[in-house]
Amino acid sequence: MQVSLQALKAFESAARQGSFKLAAEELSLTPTAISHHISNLESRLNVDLFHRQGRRISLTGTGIRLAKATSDGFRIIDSALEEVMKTGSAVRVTTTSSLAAMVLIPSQHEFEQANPDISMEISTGESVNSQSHIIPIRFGDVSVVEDSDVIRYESFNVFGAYGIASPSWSNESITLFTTEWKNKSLPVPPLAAWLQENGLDGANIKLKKFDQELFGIQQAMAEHGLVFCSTTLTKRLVKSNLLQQFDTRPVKSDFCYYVPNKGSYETRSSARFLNWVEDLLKQ
Amino acid sequence: MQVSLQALKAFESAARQGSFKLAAEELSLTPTAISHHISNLESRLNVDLFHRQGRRISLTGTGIRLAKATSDGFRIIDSALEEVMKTGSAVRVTTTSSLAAMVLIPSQHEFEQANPDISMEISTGESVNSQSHIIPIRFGDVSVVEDSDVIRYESFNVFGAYGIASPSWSNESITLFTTEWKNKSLPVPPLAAWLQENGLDGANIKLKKFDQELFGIQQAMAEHGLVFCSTTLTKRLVKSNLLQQFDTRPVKSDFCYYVPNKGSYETRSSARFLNWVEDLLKQ
DNA sequence: ACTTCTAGATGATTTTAAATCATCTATACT
DNA sequence: AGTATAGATGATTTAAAATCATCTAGAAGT
Repeated sequence: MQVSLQALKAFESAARQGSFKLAAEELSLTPTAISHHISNLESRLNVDLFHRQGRRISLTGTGIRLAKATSDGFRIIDSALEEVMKTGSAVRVTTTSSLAAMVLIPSQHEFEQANPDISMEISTGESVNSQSHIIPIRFGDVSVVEDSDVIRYESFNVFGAYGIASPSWSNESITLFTTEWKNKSLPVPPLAAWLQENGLDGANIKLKKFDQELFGIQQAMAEHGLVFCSTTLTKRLVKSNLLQQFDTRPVKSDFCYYVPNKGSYETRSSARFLNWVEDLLKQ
Repeated sequence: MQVSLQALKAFESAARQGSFKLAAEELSLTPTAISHHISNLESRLNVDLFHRQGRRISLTGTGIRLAKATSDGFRIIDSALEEVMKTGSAVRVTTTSSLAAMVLIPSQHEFEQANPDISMEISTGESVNSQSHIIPIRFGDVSVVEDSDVIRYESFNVFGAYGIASPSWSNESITLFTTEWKNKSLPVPPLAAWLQENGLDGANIKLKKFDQELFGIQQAMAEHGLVFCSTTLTKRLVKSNLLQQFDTRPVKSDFCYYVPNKGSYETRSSARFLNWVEDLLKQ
């Protein structure tokens, strides 16, 4: 190379700030280093870049032109670097309220403990969606999702608030919270299959529907009731004795959690997050 | 600084060429250096920039984004550097055909000998004019020019082809070549003042006019005739015995050579050229 | 399938560039 | 005038970057 890039960086800063001293501070160097860089630059280019009026300096015409280019050039590079650095040190996830509130947010700290160099940002809602480098975890119909994008095939079961007695399924009248998604193109929760799997007819079951699983689960906990919902969301609550399972058998569903174009997330932090979240949801 | 600019340069080249080996050649380094730079960059940014498939490499998504920014940024900087380097290593001058042909071009070699690091480009004609960093040397009316821009106040005299006898000014019929500039706002050559200064009435002098001094001078040499013209153009020819002076006295004129906004040429090569050309025209 | 060749990775060592220190000059400010 | 500040200059130290030697894996040729 003809001229040193560090010298150009020093020049850019000095030109922008009109002072070698300030440039030195900005770049964490001594003013001497800036002076050396700039005079080196001037002699290599064979032009004056600054007028020296004793201790006061000002750009020459050539200096002005070069300063414009170096500022523009470095600004482009620096802002890209900043962006890349962000993608390296943080992983941004957006997902459903239910998964966020019941699974991801409670485990956020654990992820950051295990990966101290990666910070994790979780968001919900549509607005943030589909910005590149934000990883969406969606809940959807298995039949319209690429197999390789799936991170969890969903099963359903009935759960109850901790401490309540196991209901006698055939005799008494039972209220069961369940979900009816706002998005009508989604399948309905596999309650019929679950009843069949467990040899019940469901005649004595009254349903109360919420538009997010989260609400049904919370309601069950609050009212010591029962909820028919996905097993992924409840696993943690069962483990921590806020919710309990009965002797019913879970059923598979047409639902899954998936990351669209999962294969395209190739940064180290994305890869580590995806492995981690798959382990988290597994089993 | 967070990341080394040289590493970015190495990355930029490798990304553009798709090969560490080629990048190494481009930057006159070993492939090892490129490899070190890029892995250093990757670990600092905490992202992968290249996929390594054995001996084949390809950019990751992040790599592509960064490569775009670095290419753009470095291209802007490099092209400005190239431009600045040109202004440092060459001086471009544009002037009248006469000054170019009779003074500047014959002395061009001498300037480049004295300033081996500066090359000199001479052009004539209007088209090239007023591009920044091209120095125009104009011929004009003293009264409309800033004093500080003048590099030579012009005098006029009569010159003859070398070897001819001194004319007897009062007795014989004399043909004198002179100039009538196309640009009518210029003064006329100070022939009347010259006649007065030399105590002549000019009744026996026939004038033949050219629109550039150059032509009158060449005609005089070709036809062993006489020419009334500026002393700057003829000095060199007199010194080399292609033209001769007589015992006539020169007269001052309203003409001068000047460089518009002379003070604004602040590059080293411009400054050296301007000093040199002023010395060249002086006396 | 086997060798050979090439691109790149890795770690130790050397070389070069860059930063600093000490000293000096000019000028702006009390 | 005297002091304080910004920058210049040259010698020295320090740290970064290049190289060398060695190794690995995939591609190409037989």
